[in-house]
Amino acid sequence: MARVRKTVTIRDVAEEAGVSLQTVSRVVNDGPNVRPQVRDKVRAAIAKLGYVPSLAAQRMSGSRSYIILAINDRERTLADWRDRRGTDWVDQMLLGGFLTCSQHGYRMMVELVDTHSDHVERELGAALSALQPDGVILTPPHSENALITALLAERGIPFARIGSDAPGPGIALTMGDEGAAHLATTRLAGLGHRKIAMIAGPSQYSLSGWRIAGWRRALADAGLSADGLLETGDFGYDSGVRAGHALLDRNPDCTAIIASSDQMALAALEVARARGLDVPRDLSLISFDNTPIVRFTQPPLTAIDQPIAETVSRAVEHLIARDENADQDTVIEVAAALVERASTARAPQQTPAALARTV
Amino acid sequence: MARVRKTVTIRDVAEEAGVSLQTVSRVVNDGPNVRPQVRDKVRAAIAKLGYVPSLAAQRMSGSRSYIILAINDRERTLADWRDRRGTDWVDQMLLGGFLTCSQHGYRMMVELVDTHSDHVERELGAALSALQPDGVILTPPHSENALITALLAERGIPFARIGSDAPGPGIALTMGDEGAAHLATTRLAGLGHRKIAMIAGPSQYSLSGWRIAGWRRALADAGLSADGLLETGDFGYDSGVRAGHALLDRNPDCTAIIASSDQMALAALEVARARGLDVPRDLSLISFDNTPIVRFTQPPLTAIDQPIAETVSRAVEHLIARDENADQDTVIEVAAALVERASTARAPQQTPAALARTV
DNA sequence: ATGAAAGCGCTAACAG
DNA sequence: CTGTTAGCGCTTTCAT
Repeated sequence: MARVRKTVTIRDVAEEAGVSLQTVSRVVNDGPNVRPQVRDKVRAAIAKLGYVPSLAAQRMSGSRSYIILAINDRERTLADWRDRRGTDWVDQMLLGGFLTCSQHGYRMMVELVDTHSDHVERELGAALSALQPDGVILTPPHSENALITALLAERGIPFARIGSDAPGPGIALTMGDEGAAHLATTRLAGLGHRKIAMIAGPSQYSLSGWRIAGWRRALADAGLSADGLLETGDFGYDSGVRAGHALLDRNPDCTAIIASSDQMALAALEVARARGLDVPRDLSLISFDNTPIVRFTQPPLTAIDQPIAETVSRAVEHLIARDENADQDTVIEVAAALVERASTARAPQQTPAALARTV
Repeated sequence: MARVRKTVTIRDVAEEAGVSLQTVSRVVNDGPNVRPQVRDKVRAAIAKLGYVPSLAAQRMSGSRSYIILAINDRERTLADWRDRRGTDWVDQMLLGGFLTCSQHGYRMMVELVDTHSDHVERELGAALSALQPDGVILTPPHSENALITALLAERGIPFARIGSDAPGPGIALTMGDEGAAHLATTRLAGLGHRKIAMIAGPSQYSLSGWRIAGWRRALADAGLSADGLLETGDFGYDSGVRAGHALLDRNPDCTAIIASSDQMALAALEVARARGLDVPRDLSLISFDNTPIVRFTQPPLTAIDQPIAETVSRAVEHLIARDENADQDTVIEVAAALVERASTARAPQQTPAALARTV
């Protein structure tokens, strides 16, 4: 009875509308030189038959692939997923990416690529050859990996670098890390804190440096010292524990800590607890990321919210528009915001000794 | 100087190896009828040139597309992402899907499809036409949407139904919801609880019913009554608040609640707090999902962990193996586990009156 | 403004 | 065992 459902091709539409293949193609791609009357007829045929162009065929004929490829760090992403750390970077990326892509008839695909591996080029090259994306989105720490950016540039594939402000090929986007750190630090200074420490991320990430810079600038603005108040972690929990202890060992009078990731902030919270310090009474805490879990910690964490979805969305838009013409050295900045919760409070009353010291 | 980098095609490899296109194709696809000697020569050429087949071209020539498409509920997924509820279903799906796909040279793509929309068929049909996936993974509540399963069956696309045990086309997989609910309930009964309530999910989801069934069976096993102890929510927080209050209003002596989602469990926790009930001293709580946030609530929640990654992985494997031959009525079950945390404890001492009642 | 022809990179179906 | 011949569905030329 029911015949085998054959795929509806452009040929079927052409036949139905009584025009040539080419005309249908023109209509589908909003091409010029089609009389409105013919256009409508073709549109009707498309609707009637439920025709949708095959991505593969479109790609084959040398046109666009309608695919944007987002590259993430394989090791870190898999670890986050397996340990169920609650990191929702990928989710936010998909939120921004999917929606914006679909608005333009594009699809987003995700690829996990090793950072440390010496065969990054092979891995990425294979993905590029197989998928032939129209654009690539690089996330830290890949954004400034010279092997990767060179490969992309060489192949002539437009790409966006999230978390990079370096000049060179590709669209650079940041989430205003320097400003965000400055904002957080200034807020703490405004609460009367004088010893504001920072647990920074690894230097491999440019944004780690920007955050340190913002912190230093805010400290300087407030006439405060940064001496001995900087520790570096790797964004992970364990490194946060180490950094937290080191910081508090060295600065018993430290009353505020900014951590460059939620995991390190969680660690700092635990360190404080272990040392009998109450957050926020004795110690204020601000984290970066604002992943879902920080709303549930005790106390809920004040955090810098990274506008990941919005940033990825912007990246996609530029990629699709093929903004190669855009200034090579322009950096797009989508500013982060501070979300105040219960981990920050006025600095504790200073002891007379401490007061004397600050004079 | 540097010529424009042309894509390496099968033709280049054939030339390099001094064989025909078809032979290269055979080698690439592990086809038969190739002398080891020739095979090695071709392999060498492939390695030398860094050849990777174009997905689009492979698809075009009528063979496989090497794409598995995972379909998720659009509205719910976007809301989860936007509100940053910490739901990591998609992440777990990607974890299982990406890894298993890549082991077989496949890619996983994700598509968000509306449930309520009357144009589900158009939406999904468009995705299928554009992508022409070799297999589709349906997640609840799409898994038992007749419009969707019929469309897939009609187009002859292999698909997996996660969270469905109905017979019919497509591979059915469940995460042992009945057993999981039974396990949770039995555990609570073992802790001395006599009034164990359940906040179920919406009936639109088969798994909601399974969980109720498991709860009922365990109650019966323990000689307990289910009367007035069942409320239904929609998996969301607000519905959990309503259900929690209704439950406790009606059953002041209720000492344990099983919630069919983390969000509803969170709500129940808040309801308990609002009523001056201590968890777990006065009320024990077990949730379904075990998303990252439940480790950070006060107290951390005992939860049923859904093996999403593993289930998706299994689905992918069957899809790729084209297990159409597999028993149409076989249901693959990947059992969930109970993760004990601090929201469960022995039932509170019963009052003499209560004791008398149970006699 | 429209149509015809050529070909994208690959594999299925045949030949040898 | 290996090579040749057709296309897959679409978009480019290039004609008309």
